[in-house]
Amino acid sequence: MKLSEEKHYINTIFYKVEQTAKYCKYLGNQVFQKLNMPLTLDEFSTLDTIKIYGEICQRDLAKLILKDRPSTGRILNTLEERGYITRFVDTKNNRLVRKMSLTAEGEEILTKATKVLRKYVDNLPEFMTQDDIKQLENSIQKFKQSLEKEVEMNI
Amino acid sequence: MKLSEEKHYINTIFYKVEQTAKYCKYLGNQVFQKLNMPLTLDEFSTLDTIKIYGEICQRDLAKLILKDRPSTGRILNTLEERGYITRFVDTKNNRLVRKMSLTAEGEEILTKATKVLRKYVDNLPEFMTQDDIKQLENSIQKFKQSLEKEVEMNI
DNA sequence: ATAATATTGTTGTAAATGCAACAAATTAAT
DNA sequence: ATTAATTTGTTGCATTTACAACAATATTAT
Repeated sequence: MKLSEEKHYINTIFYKVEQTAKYCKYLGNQVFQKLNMPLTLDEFSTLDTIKIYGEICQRDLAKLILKDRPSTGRILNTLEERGYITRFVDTKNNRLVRKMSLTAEGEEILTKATKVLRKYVDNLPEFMTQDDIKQLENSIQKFKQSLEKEVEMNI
Repeated sequence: MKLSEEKHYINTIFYKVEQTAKYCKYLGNQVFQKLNMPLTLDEFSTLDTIKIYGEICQRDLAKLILKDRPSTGRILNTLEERGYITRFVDTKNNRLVRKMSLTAEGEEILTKATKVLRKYVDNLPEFMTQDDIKQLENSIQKFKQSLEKEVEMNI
């Protein structure tokens, strides 16, 4: 890469990652709308993450779903209001924390949404080969770990 | 990758790209604050993009800086108020469009900001090898092109 | 010729995000 | 023992973002 190109933001890897992430986010939201999903993408990924990790505190969940603590609390409020999760107080390292777990309705809607989504994804035209995806995952993992040393995530 | 892992959002490549992009964005803003930059990251990348592409219309600029048209217009308003750009009406495909160009002050602040930033980047500890970066760029390029076929960017 | 469609930019508004401040409780420091 | 610092979650607010609607103009369709 020539120096003259290198020095412009638009040619940096930072720009390319952010651009690709925007595509991911827009595509995800568009698909959720097109499929008339009963959940938003954020709600889906939150339920899905709770499903994997079981009972974790809100802050740990926030780190996983890539939101800050206020946003996470608000998402959980709406999921709780709609009866998809229940919240309760527990302790972690001798500290009071709020944890949550999926209700039967939460499990049900998550399963339903997952099925609809899977059907859509399976019918997409050829996307990338498994090798290409693996390669991208390795590269981006390395990059992310480099960033982690420098960035302060205040969550 | 096992099917049981594959089906959770947090294990998808979409999640990993979005996570890495957040790191990029936070790190960028943190560095700009730490260095007491005279511009925000958004303002810098806007000026930098105008510098490369010269006189382009707002919509084309919007696509480049990854903002929608209203956001782009507002960023340009503040840059114009501060005297870093001038705006004028021109035509593109027989249509009236607003284009912009850097003023002397705009050139100056961009050069100054670029220098400060370059000095910081050059003094960072070893980040990734050029080969690793090249590999990541290739992988993410392929991924982005796949997404482009599916996503509708309403800019 | 008239109507429908498309492009560009602006305005307005609802939603999401970022962030500082706070409360409550625990741990560490002096 | 008292103070200081830390962790977790909430509240409030300013900023940013997303998106629909509009105005102005040009192109296309009928």
